[in-house]
Amino acid sequence: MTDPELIADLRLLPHFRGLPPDLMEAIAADCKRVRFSAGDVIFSEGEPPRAFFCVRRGAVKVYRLTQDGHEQVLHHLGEGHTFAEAAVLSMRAYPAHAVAVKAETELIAIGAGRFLQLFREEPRLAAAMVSSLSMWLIGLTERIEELSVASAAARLAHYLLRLPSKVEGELVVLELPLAKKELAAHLAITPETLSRLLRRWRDAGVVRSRGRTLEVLDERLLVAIADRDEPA
Amino acid sequence: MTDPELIADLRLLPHFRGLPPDLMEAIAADCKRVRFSAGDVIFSEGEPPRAFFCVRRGAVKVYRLTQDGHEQVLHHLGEGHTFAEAAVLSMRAYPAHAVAVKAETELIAIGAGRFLQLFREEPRLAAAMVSSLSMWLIGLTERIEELSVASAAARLAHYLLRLPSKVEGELVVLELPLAKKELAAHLAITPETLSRLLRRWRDAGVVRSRGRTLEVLDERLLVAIADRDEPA
DNA sequence: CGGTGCGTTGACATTTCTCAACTGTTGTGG
DNA sequence: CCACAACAGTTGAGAAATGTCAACGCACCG
Repeated sequence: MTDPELIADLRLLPHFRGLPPDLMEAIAADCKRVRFSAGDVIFSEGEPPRAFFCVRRGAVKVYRLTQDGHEQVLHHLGEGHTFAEAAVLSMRAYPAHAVAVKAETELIAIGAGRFLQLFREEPRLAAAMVSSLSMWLIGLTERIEELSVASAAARLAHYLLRLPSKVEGELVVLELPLAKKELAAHLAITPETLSRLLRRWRDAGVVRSRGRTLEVLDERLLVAIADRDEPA
Repeated sequence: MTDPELIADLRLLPHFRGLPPDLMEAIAADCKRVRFSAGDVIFSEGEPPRAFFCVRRGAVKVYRLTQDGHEQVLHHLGEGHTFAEAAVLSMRAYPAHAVAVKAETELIAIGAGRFLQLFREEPRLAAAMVSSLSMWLIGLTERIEELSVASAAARLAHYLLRLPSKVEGELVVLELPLAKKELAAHLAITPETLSRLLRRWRDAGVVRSRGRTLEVLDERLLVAIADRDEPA
């Protein structure tokens, strides 16, 4: 009755690792795949949380609207990421809006009702959820640390250094997961400043860049910029 | 055998609200009051988490050391606050240092071993812990939102407006919970900038201030500064 | 093929930081 | 109890970083 492929997908999540098959079956019974196009609303601020989500394909952004109508992005989520667990577990309204940002975005929705019931009955599930919330806490704390650094250059360098990267001989190759405009917002700087920083580093021979692909030529210098405050 | 007053204190925490007496007894058996003077180390980054804490009296700061030896404060915790739950629940090392910042600081230490055992057995405790982690998540998210706002004036106004305040007739009176120097660090600005902002607002008749006490004369203007970006 | 929006660049305005000096407060040892 | 050290807070002047506004190229999409 339940899609076995769905269960296999759910098993990949840290939330559900190592849970017995019958429990997985019960959870999966209230999960479903959902597809979105770019711009589609997944949930809105203030709604009661019907589910939390895992990104299977595509990407999602979570944001709030400030009083002057400006969009304040809180999180960008790519494949493998989960979100809105805290809303479901705390049984409060979703605290922000979520929309798909890529075409062909596919999520798994884990229904709140059944899940909460199982959560209350099954300590192992509780433990797994707690560790996923802890991961969120660690991630947010790092983000705060990053934002607290004064200089834009240091923030950008710090961000780049934490990005998943591929080492090719002498240089480190990495791919920006966000459009530059959105990366700028994430780092709390303007797109112009971001552009100029990359330009300066390119001129100084620290990086090479083409589109969203970056090659780090001088990693030590980048580290120095991230740690201290030296712009070039 | 177990201090009944300790149990009463523990009951005040959202983590333990509504738990049956025998369970409280079991938890309290591994809790103790601990006293610190200003500057005393509560735990250090990298240590295995022996306990998490509740601030009964005094204040605590949680910080990391950046590579250049600079102290990066992550949280300031006053009376009633709890911290390090995530470290205990995730069973990872403490991710930061914690020290007392006031003389006569008194904490309740909730021992990790017994607590984790009970956590695994008692779904109600698990649910309570999850909601406390969710509160942390909400708080950190707000902090990120705050730090993402471009202007220092907006950040400060935003901060002041969220502070617990007492309304006295026409004006709102509030007390800064942090030294100005530390408040500045919290907002990611320099103490000088903070001083000048308050000065400007005082001159403009937005606030009155003496030491750590602030009287907001024109709340609407402060709201406008926080929302938009207008410095005066 | 034309539009729409991202990314870049330039010139300029503004904010914020840095450095330095000075003041006031607090806590401590003589 | 006082003098003094140590440190938080304030203020000023100048430098540096960052934001704003505007123009333009370029890619992508219909």
